[in-house]
Amino acid sequence: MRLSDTLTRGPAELPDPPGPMRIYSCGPTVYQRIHVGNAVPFVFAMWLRRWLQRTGYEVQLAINITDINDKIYEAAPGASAELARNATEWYLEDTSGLGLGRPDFEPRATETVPEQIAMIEQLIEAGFAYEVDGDVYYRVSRFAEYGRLSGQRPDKVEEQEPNPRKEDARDFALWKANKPGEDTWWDSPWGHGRPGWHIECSAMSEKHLGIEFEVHGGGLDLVFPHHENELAQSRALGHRFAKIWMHNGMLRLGDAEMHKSLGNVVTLQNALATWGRETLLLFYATGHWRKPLDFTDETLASAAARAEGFRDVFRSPSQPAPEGSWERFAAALDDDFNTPEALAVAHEWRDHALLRRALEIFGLESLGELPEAPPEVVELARERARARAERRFDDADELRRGIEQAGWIVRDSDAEFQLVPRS
RNA sequence: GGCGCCGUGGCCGAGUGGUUAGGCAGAGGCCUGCAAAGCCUCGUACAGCGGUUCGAAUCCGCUCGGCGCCUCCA
Repeated sequence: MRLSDTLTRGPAELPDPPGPMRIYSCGPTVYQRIHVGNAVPFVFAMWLRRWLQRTGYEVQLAINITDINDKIYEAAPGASAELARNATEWYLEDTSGLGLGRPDFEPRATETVPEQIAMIEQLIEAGFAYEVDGDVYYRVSRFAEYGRLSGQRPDKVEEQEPNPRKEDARDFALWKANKPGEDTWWDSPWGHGRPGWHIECSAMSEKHLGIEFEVHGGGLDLVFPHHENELAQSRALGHRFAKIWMHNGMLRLGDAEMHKSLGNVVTLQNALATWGRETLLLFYATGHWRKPLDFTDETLASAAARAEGFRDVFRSPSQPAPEGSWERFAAALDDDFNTPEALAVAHEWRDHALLRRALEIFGLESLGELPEAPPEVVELARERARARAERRFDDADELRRGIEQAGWIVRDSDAEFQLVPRS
């Protein structure tokens, strides 16, 4: 199997035969309900885990929860800890609603502060960081490879708000001294304060996966500065860190990228309630993970129709698929996890067992679990069958209307009838 | 200004040198009391202009258009 790698800007071959596969994916900052775009890296990480496990890898997946951040202070002055706790619960609820299970590790920044402090101390000792008035900054000029991941040229990176305490405008904060109004802080060798955003991820990933692991993922918008800085922190300490970097394309709402700061946001909770998890998951699989994807009524309606199409396969008799069908499906996923291609293959199948096996990868085997109509609806359908047999078609049509009012559609076949929920 | 991505039929979306992608929507047909589902048939697309090649959606160049990042953002 191979995956596109941001660092080398090309395909990276995964070890063959399969071995350990440690994956770290950047999770949300918890200060409000996550939106459908935030869910993309979660969904792809969970799918990738299933596929890798299926093909024999020993997967360990960590998705962090960033519960220390400026955003949280800003969103809940004086009650940031409470907001972070609540928003963590929302995140767990909403992502569980996707029905894909949980990652192996879900570290929180607040639970990893000692590890972060230890890492910062090591960076200072090694000359890669310096303290100024309770802040600690990373010394970018010391790290020759800075900019390699993102392709940014350090000399071209412009600072937005000049910070006179930094030696160099490119330096970034590892530790921030407590400021008035910030109601959560930790003790450190540099006084009260809290860790910077980037060090959290270096510490959390290495705590659970080790100083060297296979895959690091997240949204494309994290390449710079977040991941560039993580890489700089960890490699400065001689850690190999992630071997492959996966960055998913951004979800777009209408013609604008979905952004909390733009307010054009559909929460995951909302999308799940409106479309259901099966349609939403199928929507995510519509496009290749590296490319942008448009969240529109049209694309979601199309996904809903595809879901119904798969259900119809399970409502019809199973027919064996041609030799090599699974191999074609597997080849698509092995080639940079190409879900649109894999789904195209699966759409050709009428083989229940095979299709269910494929849908399991996406957590969509539930499409094969067809609901049974309540007895009173079945009774109406039986009456209608009798009416039809006696050629009382007006009565039959009347009964069909009754069945539809109860939320079901009746389909006739040679000997039997079939009841399908109205969607 | 710097770094990078993308432009495929009505819509979504695979496909990186030569052979049918697939889905959604649509048209016609078979089937049906009428439907639904299913099945069959139908679209000959690749932003534009050059170039390389026996041959290009696929490689190269330019142009046009859209988009992301550049220390808040998955």
